[in-house]
Amino acid sequence: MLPSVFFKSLSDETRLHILMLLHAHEELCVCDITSLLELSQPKISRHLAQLRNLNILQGRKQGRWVYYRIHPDLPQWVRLTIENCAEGNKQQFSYLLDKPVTSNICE
Amino acid sequence: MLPSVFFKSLSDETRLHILMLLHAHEELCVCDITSLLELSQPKISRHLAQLRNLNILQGRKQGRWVYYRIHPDLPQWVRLTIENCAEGNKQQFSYLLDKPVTSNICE
DNA sequence: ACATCATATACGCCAAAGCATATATGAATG
DNA sequence: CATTCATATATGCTTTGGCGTATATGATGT
Repeated sequence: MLPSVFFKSLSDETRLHILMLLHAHEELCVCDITSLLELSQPKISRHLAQLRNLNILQGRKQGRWVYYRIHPDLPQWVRLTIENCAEGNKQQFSYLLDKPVTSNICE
Repeated sequence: MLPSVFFKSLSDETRLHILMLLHAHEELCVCDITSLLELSQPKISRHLAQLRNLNILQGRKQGRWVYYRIHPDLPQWVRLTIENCAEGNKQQFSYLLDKPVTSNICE
């Protein structure tokens, strides 16, 4: 994982928020993320695809749903960066992370 | 310092290399950086200006030279991110960081 | 089989960002 | 004060990247 490429992934607000959500919630399906971030489905889907192609996220298909999580095999410095960003910006992200996962359709 | 903005700074190879150099060398002038990275002077100067405008770097003018260092007042999570990236990618950056600072003109 | 739902992709557009080249600024030096 | 040296900025160009809209895919349920 080239550092500059990884950092570029974090440089977009949508992707960063997706990562912060998955850092807090372990696993979420696309419709969860879409409703938590209040963004359009294609937009979320495109960013998820980018992160998946870089092996930053892992997708698991189950019926109609696809569940995403942070890829378990990420190098440690990458995991630390995500953790560190989440910890250092709790306040900034709280409005996102405190939301309940409303779309219980998926669970 | 908005996380996405900071990460965007690290998403460009030139800027990332500048930061890795300054993480290793404390303080360098523009001509040092230019010769270490073997890139054009305007290119280096533009990226330095970006990093300076975001208060990621601090510049100190001394005679004809301008010395740059990582800004001493960065939030801790930002410093940790830089440190963490440097530590986690030593090998990747060694070809840069092992170079002697040849342009002793500046010292 | 058909309709529906969750997700993914294609397309065309627009804005952001990087680059090379040329030029400006401002300090030191003769 | 004219020149040189270190650095900064302006200009025009090209590439990259994000977006909305429309459409495809593929599973589920009727």
